[in-house]
Amino acid sequence: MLLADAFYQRKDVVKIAQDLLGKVLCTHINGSYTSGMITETEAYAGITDKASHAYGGRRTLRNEAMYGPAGHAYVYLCYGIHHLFNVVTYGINEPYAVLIRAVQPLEGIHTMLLRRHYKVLKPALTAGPGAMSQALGIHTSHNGSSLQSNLIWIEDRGIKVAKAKLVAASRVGVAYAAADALRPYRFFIKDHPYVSKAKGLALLH
DNA sequence: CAAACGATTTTCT
DNA sequence: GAAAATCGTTTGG
Repeated sequence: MLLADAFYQRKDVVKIAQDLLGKVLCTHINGSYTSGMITETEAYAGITDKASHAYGGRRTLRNEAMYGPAGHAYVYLCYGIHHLFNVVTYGINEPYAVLIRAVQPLEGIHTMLLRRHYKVLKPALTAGPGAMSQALGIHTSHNGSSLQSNLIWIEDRGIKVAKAKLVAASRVGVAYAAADALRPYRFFIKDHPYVSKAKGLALLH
C-alpha cells in the first residue's frame, strides 16, 4: 500500500529513516515504470544538524523543498553530476529529510540497465545515491514533487527488516560537519548486496 | 561578478 | 588506492 502523509509527518526523522528500509520506492518517469526496495538511508535532522543543507536555518532556492510539506521530494545536484533524492519529513518550515542512498531493483530492471548503460545486473546499478537516482530516472526537475503522485511514490509491501539486520553507522561525505558527522544517522540492511560501498563507522546495531 | 566546493561515481594506475 | 569529471549553489569581494 501507498505510504500515507502521516508516515512522513512524524517528528522523529531517525525513526523514519529506519522505517523506510524494506519499503519500495517506485517511479513512473518518461513512460517507464521502475521500482526497488530501499536498503540504505540517511537522516538529516533539521536546523541544528551541521551536515544538513538547512543547518542554522539556511534557506535558499536549492533547499526550499526541505521547508515544504512532508511527503514531498527534495532532489538536488551533487558534484555537478549526481541527482540525490531525499524524502522531506515532519512539517512545513521544519527542514527534516531522509536521503535514500540505495535500493535493490525489483521491477523495470531492463529500463534501469538502459539508463545506467549496463549490460548485466550488478549491485553498483543502484547502490549509492547518485546511481540509484539515475537508475530510477529521478532528476532535479522532480524537486518538490509529491510522493502521493503517480510520478514518484513509496509503497509498503509488508517487507519486514529484522532488528538484527538493521545497522546504524555514521553518514557519508559529511566530514565538514564536525561532531555531527559522527552521529549514527545512516542506516542500512546488514549483509545486503545492494548497499553502497561507502565507508562509515558501524556504531550500533 | 568571481571563486570555491560538494549528502558522488568512475576510471585509471 | 588515487584522481578526475563537472556544474549549480553558495559565499565573499
